[in-house]
Amino acid sequence: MSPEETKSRIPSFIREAVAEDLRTGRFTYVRTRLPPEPNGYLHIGHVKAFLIDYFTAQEFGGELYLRFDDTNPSKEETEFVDAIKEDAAWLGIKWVKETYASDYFDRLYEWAVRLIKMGLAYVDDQSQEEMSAARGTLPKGTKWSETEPNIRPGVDSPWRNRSVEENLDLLERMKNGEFPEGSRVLRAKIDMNHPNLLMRDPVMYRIMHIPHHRTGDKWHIYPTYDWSHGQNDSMEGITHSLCSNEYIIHRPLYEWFLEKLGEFPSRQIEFTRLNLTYAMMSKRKLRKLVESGVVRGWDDPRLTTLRGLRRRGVTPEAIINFITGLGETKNDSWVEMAQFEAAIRDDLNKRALRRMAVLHPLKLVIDNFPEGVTEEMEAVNNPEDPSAGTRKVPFSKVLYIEQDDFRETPPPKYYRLYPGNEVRLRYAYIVKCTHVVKDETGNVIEVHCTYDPATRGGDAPDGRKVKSTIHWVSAQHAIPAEVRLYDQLFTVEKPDDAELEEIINPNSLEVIENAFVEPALGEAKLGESLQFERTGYFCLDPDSRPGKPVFNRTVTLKDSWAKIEKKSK
RNA sequence: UGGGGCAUGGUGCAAUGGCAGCACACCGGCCUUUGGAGCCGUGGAUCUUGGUUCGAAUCCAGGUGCCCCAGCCA
Repeated sequence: MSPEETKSRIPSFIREAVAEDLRTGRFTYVRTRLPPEPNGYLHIGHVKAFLIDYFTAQEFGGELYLRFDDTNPSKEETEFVDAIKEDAAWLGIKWVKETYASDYFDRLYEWAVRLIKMGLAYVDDQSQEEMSAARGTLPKGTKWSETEPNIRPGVDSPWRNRSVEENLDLLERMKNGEFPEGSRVLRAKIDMNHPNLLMRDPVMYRIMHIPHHRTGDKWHIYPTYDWSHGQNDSMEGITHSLCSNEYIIHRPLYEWFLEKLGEFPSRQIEFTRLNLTYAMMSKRKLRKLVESGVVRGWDDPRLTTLRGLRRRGVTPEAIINFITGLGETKNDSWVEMAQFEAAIRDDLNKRALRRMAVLHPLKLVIDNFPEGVTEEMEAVNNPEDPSAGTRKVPFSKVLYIEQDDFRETPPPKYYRLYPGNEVRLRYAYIVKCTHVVKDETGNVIEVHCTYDPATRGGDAPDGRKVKSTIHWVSAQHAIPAEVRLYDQLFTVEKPDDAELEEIINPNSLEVIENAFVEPALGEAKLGESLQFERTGYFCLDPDSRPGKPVFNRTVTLKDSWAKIEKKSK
C-alpha cells in the first residue's frame, strides 16, 4: 500500500465499518443490494444510495444485487422495473443478480409460520383505528410537544394471546383470501410499551386483494417493509444493508427478527440522504408535474430525474463525480444546485466539442470582403483535448453574430462590437465596425464592417491586441436550429416543502425557434457533449428532425460579463 | 417534555488530544483567439456554558437548536 491511500468513493464511516467486519470475521465476504421500489422513475436523490451500494461492493471485491422491493402491488408496476434497470445501467452500475422481494414470498411465509409457532406473532382482528389508538400515541395531527404526556403506554390487543393453532389457521385463510381487506393483520409480538413505536407489535402482513405484477393473484396478503426487507437481505446473504438515516429507528426491529429466527445476520448501516436545492424529489409531486403537463414528461430536461438529466446532456461521470465528491457525515444537509452545476461544467469542459451557434442572430456584412467567395477556416474542436482535432468552418461576406455582441452605444467595460471598435471573429479575421443599417423603427438590422485581410485565422501580424473575440456563422452556410434554454423549474430552494402551484417558474423554458448553427452541428449525434462557444454546454435533443436539429442547453458557461453588467446597474 | 439521530465559514465536507484545512459560492487580480478554461490572492466557521488537560472542534457534564418516528407506505 502506497503512503497515499487510494481515493475511496464511499463514505469513510461505511468503509471502516465494512473493513472492521471483515477483520473481525463477522463476515467473510461483502455483498450489498440496491433496493428500489418499482413505483416511479429514478432521480438524483436515488443515485447516492445506488453509488454507495455499488462502490462498497466494488471496493471490497464483493458483489451487488439489484432487488426490487415489490411488496405493495397497489403502487408498483412492471413499467418502472424496466425504466429503473435502464437508468441504473446508463449510470454505469453493474449488478450480478436481479431479484425481487416477491421471489421470497413463499419462504417469507414459512418464516412467519415459524414465528407464530414460537409464540412471537399473532393475527390481530382490530381495525386500523383501534390499532392506532392502542399503540399509545396521541391522535393524528397532534404535534409532539403540544400536549403532555405526548406518549402513553400501549395497550395489548385482545387478540394477542390466541393459540398457535388459531393463528396458523387464520393466517392461512388470510393468505387464501377468505377475509376482506383491513379485517385482520399478522403482527409480531414484541412489546406494547416499548419506547420505540416501531417495536410495539409491528404489522407483518396485511390483506390486499390486488394482483401482483409478478405473482398474479396467488397472494391475498403482502408483507410490510419491516417484515420483508431484512428477511430478504438475510435470505440473499447480504452482508451490508445500506440505507438512509430515516431507517435508523427501524434497525432494532431489523435485528429483532433475524435474531429470533436465527437467520443470517445482515447488518444495516445508515447514511444521510441527498437533498439538493431546487430539485424535486417527492415522487408524488414529480408525478403531478408530469401528469398536469407542467413538464413534458418524465424525461423533461428541467427535471432531476435520471432521464431528465440524460436528456439535458448531463453525463453519468458528472453525476458520479458530484455525488462522490460531496463527502459524508450523518448530518442532515442541503447541497446547493450550484455545486452540481460546477461538477457538470467540470466534466463537460473536458469532453465537449466546441462549436459556433448564434442564438439571436444579427446580420453582419463585411463590406470589403469579395462577394460570392467562401473561405474555410480551421477551428479547434476542443482546446482541452488536442486529440479531438480540428474542423473547417465556412466564412463569407455575410455572417450572423449574436445581438448581444453589438451595441450602438457601449456601456462601460463593454469590449465587443460597436461603431469604430475592432473585434476578432473567432478563427477568422479581425473586423472593424464602420456603420449600421436600421429599420424604420430604429432597430439595428445590419452591422457593417471592414476586415483586415492580414489577420486570417485571427492572429494580428503587427501584434495589435484586440480585446474581444466573438463567434459567428456564415449566413449562406448556416443551419437553422431550434434551441431550448432551461432555467430552474422552481422559484424556491426546497420545492418538496411547498405547494406546487405557487413555486413554478414560468420562465423555466425558453424556446428559440430561429437560431443559426455552423454546418458541423448538422452532424451532431445524440448523446454527444457540445459547447456552443461563449454560450454554454448543449446536446442534441431526440426531437431533432433532418434539416432542423433541436439543441438543449445543459448549463451556461460562467459569465463574468453578466456579473459586470449586473453590478453596474 | 417517549425514543432515536445530528450540530465546523453562505453551502457541502476535512482535521480521530497538538498551527482549524479543502471544494462550491462570493470578492479581487493575472492570463487568454471562448468575458470559458487555467493560475494567484482576500474575507469569512468549531451551537452554548462549565469541566478534564501543558494543550480540546475532538474527551466529560449540563444547556440550546434542528431532523426522524405515532401507515395495514418504502
